[in-house]
Amino acid sequence: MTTTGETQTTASPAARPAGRPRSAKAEKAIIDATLDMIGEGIGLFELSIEAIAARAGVGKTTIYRRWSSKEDLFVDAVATLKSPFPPPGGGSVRDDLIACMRVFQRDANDARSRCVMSIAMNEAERHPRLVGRIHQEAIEPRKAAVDALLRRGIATGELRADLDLGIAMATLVGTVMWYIRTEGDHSRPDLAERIVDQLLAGLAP
Amino acid sequence: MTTTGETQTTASPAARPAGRPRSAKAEKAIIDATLDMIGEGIGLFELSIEAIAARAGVGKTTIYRRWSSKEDLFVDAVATLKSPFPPPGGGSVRDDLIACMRVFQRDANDARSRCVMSIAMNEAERHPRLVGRIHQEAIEPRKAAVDALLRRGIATGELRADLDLGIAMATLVGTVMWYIRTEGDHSRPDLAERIVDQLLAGLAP
DNA sequence: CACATTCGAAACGGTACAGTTGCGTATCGA
DNA sequence: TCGATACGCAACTGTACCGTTTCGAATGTG
Repeated sequence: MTTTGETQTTASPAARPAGRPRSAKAEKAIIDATLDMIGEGIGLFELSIEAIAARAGVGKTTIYRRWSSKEDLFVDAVATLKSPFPPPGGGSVRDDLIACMRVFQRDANDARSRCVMSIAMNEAERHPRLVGRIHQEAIEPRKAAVDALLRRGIATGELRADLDLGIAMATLVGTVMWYIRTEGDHSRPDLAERIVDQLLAGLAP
Repeated sequence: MTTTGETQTTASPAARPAGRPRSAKAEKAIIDATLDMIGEGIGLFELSIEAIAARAGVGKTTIYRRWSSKEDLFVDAVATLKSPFPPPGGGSVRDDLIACMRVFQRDANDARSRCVMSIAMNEAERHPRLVGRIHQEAIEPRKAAVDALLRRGIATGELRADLDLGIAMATLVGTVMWYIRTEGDHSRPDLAERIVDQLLAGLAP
């Protein structure tokens, strides 16, 4: 396909600025190319606008017309990473924890999410707006959910009352992340369950 | 100081190639500059030979005479990161685990170590030799030590016999790493102890 | 149709760095 | 002292990318 018309079905008829509308398809191609290359581990610095334009099949002009800097583009790109977090389920705290861990396991196995997390951890000083967006978009919601889950467990007596919440949080998330980063997961289907059960029961007999 | 003589005390007198010997001081300055900049989070790609030469106070020639590529330099640089790992101590498994965690805590609080770990986790495909060296130099020895410790704990009955070693390893290391990366540590002196005790006892009552 | 705006493509000047070479000096062994 | 090698420094060519501009074609509105 060379050219097929596409528009951005503007709802308000008055806001139409006249002239050829911007191509939503080009915008999507740019953001997809950006996330793809980030997912391949291409550092933020070495990821050039020209490479993005080439991969997306658009001209550099089309990028610069929308974003004035590389970081602006990244911020918008990571904002499209929706954060489907299911765990409100009303089961036991153990079951909900396992559900959370399964989400983390899936994310940790996805190259794109992994690289975004890596950016969040390593580029905070050099790209504060981008990292802030990642926190707001992906990290904080998950953190809040696990925190609420832990508090509920303490309230119901399923978790010990003297739990250090910060350490418990790091234990759950850090174990999944570290395991997959070092062992490689191999998509163990029982991983989340085993981790939660082993942590609940404790390492000692 | 402009110039002060220094030599590389060659033991074997026959192997001396004649001519001015290479400056050990320059070599150290180059490697220090490299590790310093890596420790500041300057990605491998954007870390230029010219910047290293400028920071080390040497000419580019002096670098190219020793290393033919950037990766060769990095490999030698990380190889100088000694891995002081103390934990052979003959106390209880709990005490030895705490000693290990303290080492991990110290490392995770060191920007240089943190960035090297980040390289090991993210650049495996693009810099296999470098990452291999990091594994061999820093990761495997620690991993083996913790593994031996866990096995000893199982043998002595201090740890439950049905422990999943891979998960237990990830739990210990991942918790420290994740905690410090997200909470920032603030050099909590009791962190290692609290983590080990909470993990041994379990999250459930 | 005229008009406005966007599109992809190409070219441009400017900057940064790679990797090499030459220069004058410094430091070794013989 | 002489030859060999290393040193820091500067200059050089070549490449890659930046951010901008120009161009002809495409695509919308009125």
